[in-house]
Amino acid sequence: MPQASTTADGAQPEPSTRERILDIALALFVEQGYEKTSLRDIATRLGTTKAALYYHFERKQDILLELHLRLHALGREALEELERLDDGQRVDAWPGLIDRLIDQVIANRDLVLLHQRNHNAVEQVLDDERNQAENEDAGQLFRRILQSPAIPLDQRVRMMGSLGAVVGVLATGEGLFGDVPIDELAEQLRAVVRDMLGATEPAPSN
Amino acid sequence: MPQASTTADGAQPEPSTRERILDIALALFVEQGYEKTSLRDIATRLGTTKAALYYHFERKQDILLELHLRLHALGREALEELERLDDGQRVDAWPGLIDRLIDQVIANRDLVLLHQRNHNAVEQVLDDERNQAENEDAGQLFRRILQSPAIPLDQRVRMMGSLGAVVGVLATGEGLFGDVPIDELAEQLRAVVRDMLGATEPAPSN
DNA sequence: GTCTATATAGGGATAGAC
DNA sequence: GTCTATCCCTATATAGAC
Repeated sequence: MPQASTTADGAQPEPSTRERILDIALALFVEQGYEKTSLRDIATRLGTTKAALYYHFERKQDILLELHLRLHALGREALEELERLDDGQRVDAWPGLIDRLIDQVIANRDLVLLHQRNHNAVEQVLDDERNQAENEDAGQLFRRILQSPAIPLDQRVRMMGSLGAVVGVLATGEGLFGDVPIDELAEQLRAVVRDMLGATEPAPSN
Repeated sequence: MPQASTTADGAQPEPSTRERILDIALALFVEQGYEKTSLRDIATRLGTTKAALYYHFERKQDILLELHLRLHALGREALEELERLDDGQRVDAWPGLIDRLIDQVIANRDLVLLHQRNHNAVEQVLDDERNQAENEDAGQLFRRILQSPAIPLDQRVRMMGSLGAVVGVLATGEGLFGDVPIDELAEQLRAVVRDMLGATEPAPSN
């Protein structure tokens, strides 16, 4: 979705150099970590040199930032939708959101892994950006919503717990379910999440 | 447990320099990341110099490794207990293990955060060790158990999902529940996990 | 057990030719 | 848009005095 890589006639154009850099960087950042990945590593795999990268990105940070923003974009509509509701409705909307999240995590597992395996690096880059422009990150927005004391603790734990379960099964548990067709895995996971979220009566309206 | 830091009369001896290094390193590794933390950072906070650290640890890696081994030790008895059972019994034993896990994560949140925020660094250090001695890591052992095709997929997903929920709520969701007494949070979490794990009939014996 | 001084390597980043 | 060459810095790690 961030990459409109189809032309009008549906043919696959070769990806721009910039795009190839991002692909390679994503793979390396996930498997080696951001800090351990040098620009030389990326350049070599691209078949070019360090200096060439600087035409496309001013700093190494910017590569990580752009990748993070793609994850950010994925959660954005969901968070905005959530923000328009008030607390009671947020609880009710949650199961639907998790349901969509499952598909998104499956389709973008690498971006999720990038985020959780390079938590500190991402955080540091975001801090740098925030010092210049006071933009709000998706993570902060998300936390603010889940922190709300207006939502019963029981529900908050279930909301965060369901999120942990989804990420745990689909991202962290990589290889654990490698033999299972992804659709079947998703189906099982949805059942588990339903049990987590539906096991209490609907939130009282008062 | 690696640290027998109580004397016969119960008084608190001052922690050894080695122990202080580990404490400081743990804090820094969690908050800045392993790679971004230089030996100078650790030495400064300790009030000494870089070179002094090399008396206590041969390499920077070894500090991370020792911290990781403490997490390793925590899960060890549980894993060994699990290994002695056969597949059907493993499913039945799971709820009890998760219950103990909740207490352990609470008591050692920093070690858990160290592990998940420095996933790649830990993995690389372990690989180095494995190339010399062919010892099996707790993580590998754990995966091998959860991968078993003899356990129904439904159960495997619930097992991994419960683990993700616990870690998600107690570690990742740091700050989210900062206002909540930890005992109350644990109680709520146990309820959620019960709903996840108990929502199916016991596994059939054939 | 801790220090100063140093060896050595590799990183990110820039200048300027092509 | 990509190259070569280079600058500069910081990191780990070691040597050897105290």
